[in-house]
Amino acid sequence: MKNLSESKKLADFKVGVDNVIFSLDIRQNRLLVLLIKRTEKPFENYWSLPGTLVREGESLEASAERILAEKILVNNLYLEQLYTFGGPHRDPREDPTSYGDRYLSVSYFALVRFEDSGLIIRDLNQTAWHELQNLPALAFDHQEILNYGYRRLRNKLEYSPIAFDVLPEVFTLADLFQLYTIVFGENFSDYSNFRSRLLKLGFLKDTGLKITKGAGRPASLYQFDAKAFAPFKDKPLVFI
Amino acid sequence: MKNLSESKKLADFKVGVDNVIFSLDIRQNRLLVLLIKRTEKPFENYWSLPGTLVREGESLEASAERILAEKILVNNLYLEQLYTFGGPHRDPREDPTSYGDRYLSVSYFALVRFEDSGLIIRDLNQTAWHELQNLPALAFDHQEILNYGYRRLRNKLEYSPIAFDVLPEVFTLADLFQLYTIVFGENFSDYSNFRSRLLKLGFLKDTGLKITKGAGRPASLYQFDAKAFAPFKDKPLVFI
DNA sequence: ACAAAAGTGTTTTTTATACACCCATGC
DNA sequence: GCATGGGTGTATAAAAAACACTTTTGT
Repeated sequence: MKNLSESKKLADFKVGVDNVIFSLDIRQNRLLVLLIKRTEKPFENYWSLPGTLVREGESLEASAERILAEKILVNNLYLEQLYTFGGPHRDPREDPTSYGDRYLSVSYFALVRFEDSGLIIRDLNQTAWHELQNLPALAFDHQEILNYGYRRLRNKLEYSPIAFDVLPEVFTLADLFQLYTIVFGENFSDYSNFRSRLLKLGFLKDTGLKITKGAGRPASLYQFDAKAFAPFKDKPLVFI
Repeated sequence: MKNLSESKKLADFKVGVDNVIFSLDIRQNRLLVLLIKRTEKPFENYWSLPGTLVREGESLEASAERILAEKILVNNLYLEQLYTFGGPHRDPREDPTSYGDRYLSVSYFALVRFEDSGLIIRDLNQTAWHELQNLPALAFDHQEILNYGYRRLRNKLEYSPIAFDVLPEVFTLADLFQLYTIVFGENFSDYSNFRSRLLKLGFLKDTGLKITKGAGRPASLYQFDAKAFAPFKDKPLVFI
């Protein structure tokens, strides 16, 4: 940033934050995104990413957290900045002739625990989880932002332990495998190889507890050990 | 983004773009960053990342390109968005009591070809390449932005063919190896394994030409074949 | 007893790592 | 002819991939 003695006029910005909030419903095999139905023009009645304008004294991340807190009751989540979309003419409210305000959107990516994230239904049918496979047309350039978020989701799952931010405290290896399968598709990996690879790495601690789900042998419950994971930070491809 | 009927006041933003511009000087084994000496308060006489405020009708990326064009004459480069820094109080010009304008900085990451990037010296000693190993104190939060850019540089080099945006049209495998060595340090890999791995992948085309540098056997000149690289997009760890 | 789900082991193929060695040139 | 940098090959270790098989439960 620098002070300017330039001739050309500077753009005036309204800065907003838009969230791509994913949730993995392991029981029902669904990857979900949280969408809000718009009640005003432009794009009235279109679905959109939940967003807000940034307030005085509020950091961008605090703004993203506020959006989450207003829409869902969630305790366990992963949140990080995604990308900033700020080209001219991305919002029809900008007057194309008079060069009025520009709308800049800093997008954030979030992954929340599904079982643990009750919707705050202020207005019925206005806030809803949508399956990624079956999305309505989105307002503004939100589909582009969402695509960006989906790419980030897959990258993060490959390289970072964000799955454990969103799984219960204890979980079975089948749960973990299931989570990865939802995002990366069937046969993204052989289950038994997935097992032995992860267990050999040593950051999944067997709690000794077992859980029985209907028929079949009871599954061991594991716990993520953040300390034991530390050496794998910045190392490529631990999970897949 | 949504229209608001909220009680709290919104922040007003000035939006700037700051560039982390890297250059790899293979001949002299140096990784360089372009810095600008500030001539005004605050942080007068501190070095800073080159930046600008966004103009009317100008996209963020166009803004980043304009910074580059104003500082250096360069034809070959890689450019992408890095991160957005927008918390309150990151610029001392913000009045902490009155909640005046906030300074939001969208940072961009660039890698340029060193031999090909003459500095536009408008004001002597105000624009200069600095060795990453030996940096002065930077203005604002620019050291943090730079750290972010350095991380991105290493990531990109590992996973993407950005080295070829910045190498000459034809180059030797020693040049390529040298480039990676500057960023990842001595013995980041065995040279002969690096050779055979990359050649086996098949996206480096032998031009048949040779080059002699002083004593020793002449080296083959290779060319990057973008089409042959396509299958490796999104595949992890092609280069290291 | 048998289906279902969890968990183990084995075999084969591929890739990584560490070197030793040969080749072509300038001086 | 020998130092210098370029280039090839090989032997070993490690990891990935495929898949057969055993264990423990509910019904």
